[in-house]
Amino acid sequence: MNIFLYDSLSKEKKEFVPIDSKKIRIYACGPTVYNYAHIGNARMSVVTDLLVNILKTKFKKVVFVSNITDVDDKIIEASIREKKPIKEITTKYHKIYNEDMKRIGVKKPDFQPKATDHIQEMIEMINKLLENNCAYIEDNHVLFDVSKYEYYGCLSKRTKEEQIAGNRIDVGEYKKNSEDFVLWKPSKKNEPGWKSPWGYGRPGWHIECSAMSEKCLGIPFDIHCGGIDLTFPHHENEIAQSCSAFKKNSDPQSFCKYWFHNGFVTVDGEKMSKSLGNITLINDLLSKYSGPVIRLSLLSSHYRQPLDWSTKILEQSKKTLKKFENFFDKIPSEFFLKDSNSNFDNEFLNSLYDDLNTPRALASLNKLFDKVKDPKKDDKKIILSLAKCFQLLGINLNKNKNNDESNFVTKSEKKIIFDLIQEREEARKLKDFERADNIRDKLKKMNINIEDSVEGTKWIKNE
RNA sequence: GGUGCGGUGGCGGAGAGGCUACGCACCGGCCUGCAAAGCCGAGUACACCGGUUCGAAUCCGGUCCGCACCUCCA
Repeated sequence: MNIFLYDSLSKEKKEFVPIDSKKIRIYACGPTVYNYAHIGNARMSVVTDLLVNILKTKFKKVVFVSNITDVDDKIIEASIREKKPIKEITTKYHKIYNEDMKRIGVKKPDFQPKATDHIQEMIEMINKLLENNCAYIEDNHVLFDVSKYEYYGCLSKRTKEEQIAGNRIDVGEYKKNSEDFVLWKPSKKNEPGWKSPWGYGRPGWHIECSAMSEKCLGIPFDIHCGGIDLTFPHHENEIAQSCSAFKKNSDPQSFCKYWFHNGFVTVDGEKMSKSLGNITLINDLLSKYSGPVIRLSLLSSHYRQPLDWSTKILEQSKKTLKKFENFFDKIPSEFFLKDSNSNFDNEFLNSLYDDLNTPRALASLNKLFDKVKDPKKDDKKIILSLAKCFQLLGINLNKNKNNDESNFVTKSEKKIIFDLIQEREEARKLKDFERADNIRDKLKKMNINIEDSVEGTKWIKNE
């Protein structure tokens, strides 16, 4: 089985052929750390995390790099707004980002370079671009001269004429062409800045990814990931910079081989935006839903499709996951310790190898579950395989042995619940069902649902 | 205006010329003191109009509708 990926540069699904099968190299544009991560950031992280997992089933070594943008106009704004130093803002949100991602099962990248740690590399790259006559200095800015790169527009499939026609922003007076973009710009005294051959200033947005991907991975590397909205201008400009710095007019493949873009998350069919006030933060979501539920929701549609986020999706994922969790809860943990050399289900893996078709992969797991749910059958192999498949998706099913929901309840509440359940047990023994049902109603009013099972009465707090 | 993606059953969501996708919800049954859970089973679909074909949700032409990017954005 080979892995196929949709490459947004060539606009076709292609077999993934690594540059060096001993070491796969992936880069993803990470977050700008000036606020809590939202569900769109999470989709990118979850999808690339899954891509890495999938590649690891086939290749021994996969190096994944995802940057942190910690110098940016938005951060400066946040610093003024929150009246806190820049460093404090970026450190805070960087930390929160990693914590939130961890909770939805995203592993930390092998390298998580920060832009501010790579200013020197950026300056060097800008120097090379100036040497190659692909950039110019104007009014204390260094700008990339788009007309010097013949492949410009190859990713977003735009001709220069189209861009000019569609250009809605005012052309900066210092620009030769409206589509030229900033590599280095001057900083005011109160803004973050670094010494450079072009004066005190800071980098433009795009240069950091070109500098850090080359530094951490070397070029060309295998896969470049990011949200679909980054294709233009960010990724287009990355290609232009990297392919002009290395050698003038290098083709896009000399930077990276495959471009992997995930679709947008919308809310009620509309894009999340500050003006609409519909930004859903992971941090808020995590107080209501578990990490695996959020993760499963994000994987319930194909990564390239737009995903319309809603409580319905979360509720559905919650139920789906519960079905599997209930099943695995009944299996003693020793069961998993003995036979750890289980295999992936073929249909499951094939679906994921086919451009990360998670809905089809999930369907195959349901089929697998049908085979295994009859407790009379001894399908140890399939059960182990099922657990392993979920693990590949980043969802752990066989570890939550203790009542997860109890975390949402205080100790004194637990005591009350416990006592009421005891009381109800006694009533049931005496066949006083009216009293038993009254107690159940009472618990329900406390938002506690109970279930009578062979092992006794279980309770769950509703969110 | 340019570029790209899409419209599938009540909802979510794959598939891509003939074969049940799948899940959630709903309905019927089993189980249960009753619930819940679990199990078994049934139903409902491919935006519209033409065309190609023995056969189209899938291919071709057209129409309508939605979304995104072209400005910071995952």
